[in-house]
Amino acid sequence: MVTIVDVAKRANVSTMTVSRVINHAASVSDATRARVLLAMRELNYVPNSIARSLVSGRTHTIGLIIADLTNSFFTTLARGAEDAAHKHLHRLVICNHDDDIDKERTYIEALISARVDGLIITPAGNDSVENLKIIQQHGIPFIFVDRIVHSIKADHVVGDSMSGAYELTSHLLRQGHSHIGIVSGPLNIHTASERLKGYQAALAEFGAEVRQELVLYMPYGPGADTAVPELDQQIRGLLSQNPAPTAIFALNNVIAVQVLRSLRRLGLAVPDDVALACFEEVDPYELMHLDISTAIQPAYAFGEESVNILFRRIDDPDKPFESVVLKPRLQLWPSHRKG
Amino acid sequence: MVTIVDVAKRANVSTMTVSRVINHAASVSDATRARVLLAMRELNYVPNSIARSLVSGRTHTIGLIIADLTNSFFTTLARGAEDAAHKHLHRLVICNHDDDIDKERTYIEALISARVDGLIITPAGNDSVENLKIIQQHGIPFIFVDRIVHSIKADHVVGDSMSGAYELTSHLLRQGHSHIGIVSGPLNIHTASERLKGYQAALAEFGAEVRQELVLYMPYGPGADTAVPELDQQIRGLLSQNPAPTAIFALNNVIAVQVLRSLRRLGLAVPDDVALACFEEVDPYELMHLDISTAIQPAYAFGEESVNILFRRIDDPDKPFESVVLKPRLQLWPSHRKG
DNA sequence: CTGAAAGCGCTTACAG
DNA sequence: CTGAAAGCGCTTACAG
Repeated sequence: MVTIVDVAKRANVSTMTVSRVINHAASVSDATRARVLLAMRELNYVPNSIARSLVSGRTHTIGLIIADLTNSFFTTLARGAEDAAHKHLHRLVICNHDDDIDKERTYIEALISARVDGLIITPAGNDSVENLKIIQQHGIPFIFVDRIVHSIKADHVVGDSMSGAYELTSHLLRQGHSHIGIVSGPLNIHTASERLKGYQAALAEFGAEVRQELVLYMPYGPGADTAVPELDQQIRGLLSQNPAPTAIFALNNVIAVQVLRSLRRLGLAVPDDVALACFEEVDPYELMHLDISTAIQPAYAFGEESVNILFRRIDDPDKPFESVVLKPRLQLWPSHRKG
Repeated sequence: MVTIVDVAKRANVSTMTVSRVINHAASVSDATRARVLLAMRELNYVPNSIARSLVSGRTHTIGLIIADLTNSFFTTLARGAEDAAHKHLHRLVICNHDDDIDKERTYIEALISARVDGLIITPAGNDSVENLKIIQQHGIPFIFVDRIVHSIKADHVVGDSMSGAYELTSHLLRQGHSHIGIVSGPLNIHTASERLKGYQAALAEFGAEVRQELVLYMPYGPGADTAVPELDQQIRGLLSQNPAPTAIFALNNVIAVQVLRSLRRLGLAVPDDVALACFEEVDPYELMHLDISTAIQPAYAFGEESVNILFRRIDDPDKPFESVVLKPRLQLWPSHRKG
């Protein structure tokens, strides 16, 4: 590999001068600069950012730890973060923990080891506390996105899960569904517990009964694979309660797809046999005229905003924490149908 | 930050011994190892991988340059690559060039500068040659995924675009559509030209006329945004040819969505007014009973295989090039409908 | 405007 | 089994 020494020799200057040219320092004469630039081009020199980082202490890299790289909510979020990081001339390293605390820890340590300038994280759950403390101990600026962990104070960009769930549930109730099943995720995940609260609040508000037997839980993370095969049975059980629910609220897009598939296997049509509502966008629904009410979150803005706030934090480590709560856009069946 | 020197002092050994413990070298007595491990834990030491990379010359990082981080084909591919890289104890840095040659170049230089151990790339197009040569000049092992550039020889994992397009077109012809429009991408992109060839081959085989006026081109990359508004007009023009096409073949999932939206704005139903076929998966179609014939590529395997081949290349730089061609799975309407 | 010296935090030989 | 020396490719002070 060509190094700064090779360039310096060819241009007949010190490595210091080459370094100045690379870093666009003002104090280099035009003639010298031209000679150095020529040498760089002739040798096809690309600065070694590893060496630069070691001495400067900055890597121009941001770590992004999300739950799942195949979930469109997170990839759109990642895209927003990527674009924003690019504007700040930083690179993004994306990792996904699959809601697995151990995997999360591995990635956090890898990113600390890589000396990222900052970290954006969707924590795997409330048990992430110990992992998050490691980040704090190393003094690395970080921000929560999508999910928070209450016992750790930090900047965060989250959705308004509670009110979104409240609105979706209210909508179903107004449609005449007085018994609504819910397929939730683990309650130690912030968004799951908030959405369950929103669901319960709406039921209470409408004077509808909150029935524990209408609440199903789907595990995320390591145990999730085994849960899917059991889902048909659970959904069947849910729908055979007395009185039976006529609608189901799926906590997010992944769960919604699982529920849809299950209903299909059970020979039930949406929304004729069972109405469905869910959080987060399942991409081409608007095209499909499928009658599902959804609370669509501005995923791109989640990523973009987090990066911007993170850079403000890096610039000023002692400023008060920022809390951004982004409202979901509601798409309520049958209103979206007329389009 | 805690360094190896701090650990060495606390454990009363040399930095060399600490290094040996970190790297699981055999030749350390159990007592010494225990003392070092204790010191590391007490000080919350995380090795600085920047420094390690500078001296070892390896970063344990693979660069993945894809077209678009929000296209499900590429994110699934990225997920396959991520999982495979993880098994090899490597990290993945994902970048997207948005089919923009300049952006591609920026990222290639950034990854060379970061001294990645290898590179997986979906080239932006045939004009990527100069960018790819930079990679070669620096002796960085790389592999093409999804698209190749003919003038550069390298390992590659691609789909069988030609035969997939041939099959989709043949299917439409067998359904009685003797005039089929096609919405293609730029022909300097490998997959686009291959798919167009497959379409033409099928028409020729069936004795159908290849009509240039039934071929539409949508730009990718920097010019793409302006093309979408014009699409309605172009589609309208396409469908008013004489004789008019009764089916449209969209070159990929992104184009398919644009075409669907356009048809909808024009008040045309799929497949009653116009039949539609496309390449690559538009996620929840199987759920929607939407009658689109698709050639679904094994995106996860694209990513997984590329990483595996790349590591073989890193281990043995002089072995002959590997060429993996993955067949798409055909989902032909109305056959998928009975499910 | 330019350069010599020191050092970032590790590992690679080389000794013993 | 353990360590002293040198160096990876840069940049940060400090001089002039």
